[in-house]
Amino acid sequence: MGRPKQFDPDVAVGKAMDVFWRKGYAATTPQDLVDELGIGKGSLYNAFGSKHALFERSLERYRDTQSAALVELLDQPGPVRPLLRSALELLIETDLGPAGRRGCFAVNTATELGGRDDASTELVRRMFERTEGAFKAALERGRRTGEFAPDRDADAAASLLLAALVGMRVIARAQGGRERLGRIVDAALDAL
Amino acid sequence: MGRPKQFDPDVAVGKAMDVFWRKGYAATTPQDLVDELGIGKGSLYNAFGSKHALFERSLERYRDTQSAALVELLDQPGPVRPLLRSALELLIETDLGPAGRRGCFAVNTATELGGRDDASTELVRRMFERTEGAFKAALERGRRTGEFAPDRDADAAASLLLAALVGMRVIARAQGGRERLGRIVDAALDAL
DNA sequence: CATATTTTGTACTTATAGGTAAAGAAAGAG
DNA sequence: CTCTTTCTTTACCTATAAGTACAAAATATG
Repeated sequence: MGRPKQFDPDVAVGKAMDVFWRKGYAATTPQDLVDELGIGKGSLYNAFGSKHALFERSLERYRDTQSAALVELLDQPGPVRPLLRSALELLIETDLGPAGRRGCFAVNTATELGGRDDASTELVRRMFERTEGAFKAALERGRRTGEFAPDRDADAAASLLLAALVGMRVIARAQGGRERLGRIVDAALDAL
Repeated sequence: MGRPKQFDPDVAVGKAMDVFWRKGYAATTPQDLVDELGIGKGSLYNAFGSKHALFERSLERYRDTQSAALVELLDQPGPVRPLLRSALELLIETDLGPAGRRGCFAVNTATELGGRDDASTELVRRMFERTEGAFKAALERGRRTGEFAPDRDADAAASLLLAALVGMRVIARAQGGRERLGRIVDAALDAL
């Protein structure tokens, strides 16, 4: 009971995620959020408590959508190499696409708050581990089907893929061109 | 003529670099700078003009010291593979060492200001290009001496090394363990 | 329909960001 | 030893960050 909300909190979190993703935590002001979410400041704080709490929810949303989508893509059946290629190429298109070079929200958060905000750092650490785990599972699958040499260390290769992925997205944010990003994908796949 | 400065601006820029490196641009306040540099606010603004100008000088200092040191290391003569290994392992030790997990100042800046601050973005872009160029030169040298297969694409491998390097430092900031970072180095060198 | 409950809008509030102004101190030039 | 120039200190300034308080509005229940 009581007065119902005039807005959908889930939608609002999605919009907040966009702002934090583009501008980062410190550079995002309550006014930015009010403008972007289209609700009053009172509603904002009543619904989410604090800027930091809303940031955490935004990061969780990112994990549950963007990041999870990548992991799901990698978990698909079929030949592994084209799967890996399309996953990485999708990121290139996303980073160079109309949404602009905002990079990866998790990566941005790692470099802004890593070691300085425990909740965020932990969330990002887990996301990285999960991505690496998905790479490892895909590689082991490919090894069983004979796609990759059986003597290669899947752990090391998965860590390299994670690093390459993370690096790519930083480089995209620093105006790295499509050729350079494409070369990274090619070389990373060649390394397997 | 005129009253001489009570502090060494070069030393001050070095201290400013440390603060910006740890906290990022937006989260660093004039008060932080005053505290860290040990000079008055008047002197600060008299000497450097603005927070942003001091930030740019800090970034240039980073490029001229830290980043240049890496490039120089790679340009040393002798077998290439151990050179690459020690360069990457040095970064691991730095990131896990007493200075703490502050990552790479250039990478942090790319993800905080990339596409939103032209001067910084451009500076970082150039640093990445320069690092990639140093990798490429090393790889070509190694190819000539027979250390690497002559058919491998040095451009692609250099881009991968850059991405791996950048990724490593982000992962370090997100509490990535030494084993994970070591695996990245191993796999990256195996890929050559 | 009176009431308890939740949301909303508006108006505060405190602290700080980012910087400026002005007066006094420390040099070298003449 | 005064004058000019540059630096330092202290005080000040305006705008905004991040949030709180409170009255009015909208429901769901009894």
